[in-house]
Amino acid sequence: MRSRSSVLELAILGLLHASPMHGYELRKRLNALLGPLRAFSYGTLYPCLRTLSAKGLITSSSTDDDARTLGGKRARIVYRLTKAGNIALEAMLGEAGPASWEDESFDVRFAFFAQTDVETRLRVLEGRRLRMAERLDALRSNLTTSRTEDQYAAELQRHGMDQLQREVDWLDGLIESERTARTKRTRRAATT
Amino acid sequence: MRSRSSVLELAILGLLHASPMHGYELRKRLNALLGPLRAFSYGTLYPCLRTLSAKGLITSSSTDDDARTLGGKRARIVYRLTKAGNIALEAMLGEAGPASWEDESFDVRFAFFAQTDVETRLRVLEGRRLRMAERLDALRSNLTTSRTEDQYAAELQRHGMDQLQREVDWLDGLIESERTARTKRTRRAATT
DNA sequence: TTCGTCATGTAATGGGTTACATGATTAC
DNA sequence: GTAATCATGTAACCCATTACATGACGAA
Repeated sequence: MRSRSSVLELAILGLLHASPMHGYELRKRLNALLGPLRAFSYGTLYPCLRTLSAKGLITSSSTDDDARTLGGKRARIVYRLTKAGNIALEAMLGEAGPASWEDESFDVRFAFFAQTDVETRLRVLEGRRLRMAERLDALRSNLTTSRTEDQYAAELQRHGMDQLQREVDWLDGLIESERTARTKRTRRAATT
Repeated sequence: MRSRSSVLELAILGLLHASPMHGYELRKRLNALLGPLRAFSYGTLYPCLRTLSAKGLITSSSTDDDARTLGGKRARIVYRLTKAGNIALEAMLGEAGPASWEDESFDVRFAFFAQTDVETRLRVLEGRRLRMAERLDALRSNLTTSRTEDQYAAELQRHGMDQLQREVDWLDGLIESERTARTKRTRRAATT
């Protein structure tokens, strides 16, 4: 019984934290949240829901009985977070993992930032910023050393660097605003 | 004997077109070309090289015999494009496939633009532009309709739209310069 | 009544990684 | 001599997709 986690589990737990839902709805929200890229299909979602159930992080209940009588549509399976699920979610949002994991889960973690504290947010943002800056440096040195004679290949890398730079700038902005929010909170606490 | 293709095959053929290479070198160039994301490991590369050999698109030859005597390093397996490989490469660079394929192979195709003609380049660029613009619209409407109460989720989408807009602008610039290049060529042909 | 969307799933496949195994060559 | 990098591979696994199968509900 290996970890089996991945981004999807985190995303599901995060969405179910807001409100209980059935699979179909879950998928729509998921794909709205993550954009057309990174869209998940049912073949991924439903099995994942079952493993989450098996882990005891969520419970499933059919609406067959109750909602049907009062004009409910059809038997749907509604999933809700358990206490264990809530704990697991909090842990996943906060914990630091290997760079690869933090990278691919960044957007999901960011989307659920509202459920975390400033310290956590800053850790995640700064970690991301660091990795993006590293990549940018790697690209830069690569570009200068290997005199790419090919115009198009060079242009591709230039554009990649541009996009990366944007990302870094964006992160810088976010980090700063989080920091000011934190100091404000600290000051308020001090004067109280 | 299904297609078995994927981006990697295209990238390998494109790199081998420039010059014959052995696997290790190939991987380095590949990862330099595509950046730290989309990096391939040996577990992917070597099997792929074998299937390409089996398809007859490349040939492998050990440097054991010849290069060794004249101070060569060690037995390396050098791959080169066959005539069939060259044809296949040209076809892959030119042909239009399903949107998903064109999307994930875009950067590789772009990197090898120098090996194609203006018409092909314009087709690829315009196709990409269209799909990116579609996504942008989807995001935009999503943002306006679903009054996202969550600040962070909204910010994430805003940033995604920003990056997409950059991409579209970039493509617009490229398309225009390709177009002017084409008309110039046409004019020159007309006046000759 | 038919068509689109809601709703839940399974089986086969695919494309890729990680970890492992091996050994030669180069630089210190 | 020993560490890093060059160089080639294999086996196990993982995440996710595609295509398929099924069926109810609402609107045209």
